[in-house]
Amino acid sequence: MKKDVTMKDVAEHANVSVSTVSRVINGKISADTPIAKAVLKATEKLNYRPNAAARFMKGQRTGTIGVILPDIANPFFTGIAAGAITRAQENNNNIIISSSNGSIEQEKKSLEHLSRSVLDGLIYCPIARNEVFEEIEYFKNIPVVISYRRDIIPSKPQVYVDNIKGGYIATKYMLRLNRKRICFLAGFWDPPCDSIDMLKMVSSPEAGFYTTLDRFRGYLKALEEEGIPYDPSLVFVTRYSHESGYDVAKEIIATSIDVEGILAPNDLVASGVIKFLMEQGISVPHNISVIGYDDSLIAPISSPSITSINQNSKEVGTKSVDLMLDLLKGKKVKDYVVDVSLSIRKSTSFLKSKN
Amino acid sequence: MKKDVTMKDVAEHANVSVSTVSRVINGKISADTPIAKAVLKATEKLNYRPNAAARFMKGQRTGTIGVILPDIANPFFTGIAAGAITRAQENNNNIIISSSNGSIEQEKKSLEHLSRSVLDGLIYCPIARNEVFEEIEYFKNIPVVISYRRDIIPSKPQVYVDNIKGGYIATKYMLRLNRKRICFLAGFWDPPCDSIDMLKMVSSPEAGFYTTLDRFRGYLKALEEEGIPYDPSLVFVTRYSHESGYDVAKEIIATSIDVEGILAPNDLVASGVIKFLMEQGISVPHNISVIGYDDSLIAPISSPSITSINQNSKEVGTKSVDLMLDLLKGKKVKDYVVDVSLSIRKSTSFLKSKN
DNA sequence: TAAATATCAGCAAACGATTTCTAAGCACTT
DNA sequence: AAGTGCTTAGAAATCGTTTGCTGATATTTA
Repeated sequence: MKKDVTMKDVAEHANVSVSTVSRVINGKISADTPIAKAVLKATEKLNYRPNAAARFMKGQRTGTIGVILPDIANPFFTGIAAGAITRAQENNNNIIISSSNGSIEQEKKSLEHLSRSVLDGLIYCPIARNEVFEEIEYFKNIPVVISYRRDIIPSKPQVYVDNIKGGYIATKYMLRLNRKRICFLAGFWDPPCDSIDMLKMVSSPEAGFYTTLDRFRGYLKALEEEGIPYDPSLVFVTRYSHESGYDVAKEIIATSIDVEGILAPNDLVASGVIKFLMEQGISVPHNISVIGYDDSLIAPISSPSITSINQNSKEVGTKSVDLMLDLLKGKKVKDYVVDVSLSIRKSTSFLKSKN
Repeated sequence: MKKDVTMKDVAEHANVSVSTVSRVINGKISADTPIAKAVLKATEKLNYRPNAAARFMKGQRTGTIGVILPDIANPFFTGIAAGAITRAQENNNNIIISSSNGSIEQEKKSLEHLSRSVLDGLIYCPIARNEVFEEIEYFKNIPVVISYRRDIIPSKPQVYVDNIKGGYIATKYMLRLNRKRICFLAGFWDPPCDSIDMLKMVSSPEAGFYTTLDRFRGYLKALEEEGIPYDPSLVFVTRYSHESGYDVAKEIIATSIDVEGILAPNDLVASGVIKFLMEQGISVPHNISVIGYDDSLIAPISSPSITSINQNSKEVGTKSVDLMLDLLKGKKVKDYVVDVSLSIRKSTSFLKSKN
């Protein structure tokens, strides 16, 4: 097995010492001196690439930023990843991604692994609060940006989506369409139980970080502004899948409560809801309007196409890298809140007063 | 800034030498001896984590496998990634992912970057043949598995999808539905031109690696078996997006040739095709049947739901890691071909003989 | 009991880079 | 012409880990 070419090889080839080679490579000798030219020619010829591990050991930057995601199969998170990669590459940095495939145990393994790695900084999208993260010394020595969740790890800069506004503008839009009986589907990765007292969860500070709760806060705010009392029987718990949406729609119809609109926690759930309603001959948008979340690929493709909250997941990624690059330069940074918007399509329509 | 805790710290704390600590950690001293117990207790107490960079410098394994993907926003590739992560974690290895966001330039940068990193091995899903890869010494010193493409880098083990069979079974199924006039939509990341002489491309050996060409080979084989002559006017070039599908359907209808079935290069294109046809009042599946590719999330969600070729992208990922782990153990490995299957849904139906 | 062998922990040399230190070389001043 | 200051490049130390070597101790054998 042929060895990698090292600085020593370059030095011998250029008839200088290794220290000189190092200095040329790091730009401490201006490139137009004859000695630098000779060295650069040798690196070129031998196809020399510096060894990142050795550099890292001397406390140098490696140009590598780690990203930990909860689930690489989820388009929201791959959006973050794509944004991060784009921005990092624009700045000649590289991203390495570790995914925990939805499990907190795997997330801890990812943390353990990256803590032995050669990172300049870490962009961390945590599934949940996590003692492993807090006790790893390595992560106290490199800059960390928390993405996607807010207020989950204290004292770290964070980039998150304005989910309160998301819930708010979706609800507001429903109300503008004259739809007052609005189901709120509370999305959970792992539902704690079948029915939940959302009001209680919202007021308990410990639970402050669930994105679902933020959306619910927005929902409450919009109702309040219009003077509509909150009706707990309009809240249903769901997971984030198409099937889950189908099932919860069945459940809603089975209760035979009056429903004019449904807010889904993502587009997959929305499409499952729509599928069940259509099968039952309930027209979407005319009888019941549906709003999704994520504004993903499937929103424009479904029929009817789905009105959805756009979360700008790519922007979460790019902004996280921006913050990271600033931190690496030693600058102070501020939290960044990514704005949301409503993409209006065919799954929502004005409700004429019922006969 | 507090320093990371090193072996030296552990050694001092346990009153032994660093070499002893190293041996305990690497299991060269059995864990039940008193000295080992003392060392382990110290590592525990001090929260010691070995430094991967230092280990790597001594030629040790780091437990890290790199994966280079063309596009992290594409569900097919994130399927590969998810499979790879799952299998790697089962074996206490970790995956780091680098995505080139579809550009060959970025792919080269990813290669450059990972070639300075601390990998035990590389799983490489190349966009195209690539001189950078071949000239990096580092990749000659570590095991490499080529995924998703076949025969693009000689002499490396590979894991790829049986696209010939994919094209074949899709076409066969169309024929069984009595549909003989089958459009083949040739998917390209970056279409070389508007219309293409597929027969010429297939016979030119240089082009052997395009997945689209393999699917076309399967298409030809199925036609031939049924004695149906190949009609080049049934081939259309397309990209991989929903819009591209919509546009190509428009183009097909504009030519007013007789079409009974359409084979799309992925589900997005299929859904775009269906959208246009439905808008024109052309019934899918009755007038024209459509088969997609990928069997992705959107296939069951679309209406009508899309009959699609399932590529098992997760299996590409898991098998790639299996091969890699064998290579790391020094075993010989064989190429692995991932099987495909047809998921039948509502976008295809039997064609009654036309009046 | 003494000699031969096995076991084991510590010393020190790597691994490939960066960086401090050092000494040589040079131009200038007086 | 000797002393001063400055630049420059090489020698050597260093980062945290692994490992061959060594000498000391423990165990076995005659």
